[in-house]
Amino acid sequence: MTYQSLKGFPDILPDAAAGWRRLESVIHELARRFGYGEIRLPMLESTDLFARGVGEGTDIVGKEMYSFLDKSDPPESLTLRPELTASAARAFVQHSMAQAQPITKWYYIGPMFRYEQPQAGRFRQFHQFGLELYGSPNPEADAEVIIAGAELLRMLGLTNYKLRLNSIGTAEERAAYRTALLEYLTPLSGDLSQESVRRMEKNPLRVLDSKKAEDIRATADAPKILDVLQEESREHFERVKGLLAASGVEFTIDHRLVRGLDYYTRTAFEFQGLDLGAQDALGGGGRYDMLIEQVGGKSTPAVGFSFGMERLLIALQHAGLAGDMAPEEDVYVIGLDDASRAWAATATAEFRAAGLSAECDLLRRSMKAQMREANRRGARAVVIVGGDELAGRHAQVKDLASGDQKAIGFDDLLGELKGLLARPAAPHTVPAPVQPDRTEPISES
RNA sequence: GCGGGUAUAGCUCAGUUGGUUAGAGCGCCUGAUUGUGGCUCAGGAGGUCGUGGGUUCAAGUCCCAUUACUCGCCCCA
Repeated sequence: MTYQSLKGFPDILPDAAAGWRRLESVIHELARRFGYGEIRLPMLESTDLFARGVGEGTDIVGKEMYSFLDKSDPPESLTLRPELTASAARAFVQHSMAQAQPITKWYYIGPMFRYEQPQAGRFRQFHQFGLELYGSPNPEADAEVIIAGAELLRMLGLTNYKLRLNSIGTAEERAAYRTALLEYLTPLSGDLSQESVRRMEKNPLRVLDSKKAEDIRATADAPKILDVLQEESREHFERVKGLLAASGVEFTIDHRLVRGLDYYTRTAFEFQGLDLGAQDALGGGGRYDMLIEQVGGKSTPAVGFSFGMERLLIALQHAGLAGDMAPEEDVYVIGLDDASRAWAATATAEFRAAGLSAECDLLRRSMKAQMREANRRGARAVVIVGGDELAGRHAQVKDLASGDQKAIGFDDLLGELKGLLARPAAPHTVPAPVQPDRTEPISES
């Protein structure tokens, strides 16, 4: 009986982790440029927070949460966070951020949990990066967040995506639209897919979002939410579009874009990957002016987005930008006999303390095996010590790139290594000392 | 929750109409004269063929179940 990680809970091994770290460093850099501070929030929150924050009617709350009762008396229902906007809003209220400063800008990176069937680009434990901007009701804030999303993709080198943009209005406007849409859809329900008929009762706007051909056909002439927006929302949306255009961010207006979470108002957007599978949303977000109040704070406008990190990684792979990280090491220390091995171990520790990446053999293997290992690890230099060297208090230092080797006294070793590492690797990396007896058929006269 | 596909060595995969000790490439280990890597060559280790039943003289191969993975539906990042 062997154990296996849970379905949808993948391990990330060092080779893959390298890609994650690259992505994370781009994210931190983006956040630095845009002035967002990192928040690290708990994995667990009260189930009620998500129920109220994300929305009772959403699938996330309805069927995808990892919820359980804890050991307290009476037991409390807790939930592994399925997203972070609600938690961040909770933290914003709890720490009275609105009193401390007029604008708060936060970002987060971390695992989220949703009980779903795993498939391409979707896991039960997955990772999101998100921004939250609290305090501004103005279109400049919407634009800043969207531009940050576009900038992230630009920094990563991703171009194969499109930005879809829509406004879903205020709560009142959406309620009005909802009845208008229902009026249009009800006589057509015979033409709709079964799912959409079901959706009509729960959340009619989602019918627009359907991928099914019959639904798309049936809704072709449906009223558009943009047409029912009041002057203020319309103006807001126009300003957002203008600001994006001025920043050179390309987008397409998509009146079918409806976000699945209850807390969104007005601006909604999604960065859609073009060569991903069915799970093609790289990231998405929008404005959520009602959420802070909903989780018990003073009414505060906010905008944000979140990106799926697994999906960004998949997109990078598709674009050939994954780039495997070649193992790179400064120095490998080789000892030939017992005494030399002991020396190698302490020397390795010294080199490490001096800031070099150093490695030595832990298996008491032959010199040949140690050389092979050094090469495999991508070591720049190798330090070799045997009985003679130990007696003479010096070591052979070999530049693995050029093949040059010389004896260096123990006291000068560190300096020699640092000097060697500071020089660029010799351009002719593979000198191939074999086949010296090659005849020269060309240049002879 | 519902459908399709897949499951053989660490990895990627072959495995003929069921028939003897299950293969390849890569990777790993060891050698190719005394203490020197990459290339090449030669050896070697490693698999109860996902698991459990069944059919058969005989199952990696056929049937059933189950689990995992995978791709979709739903929904989302």
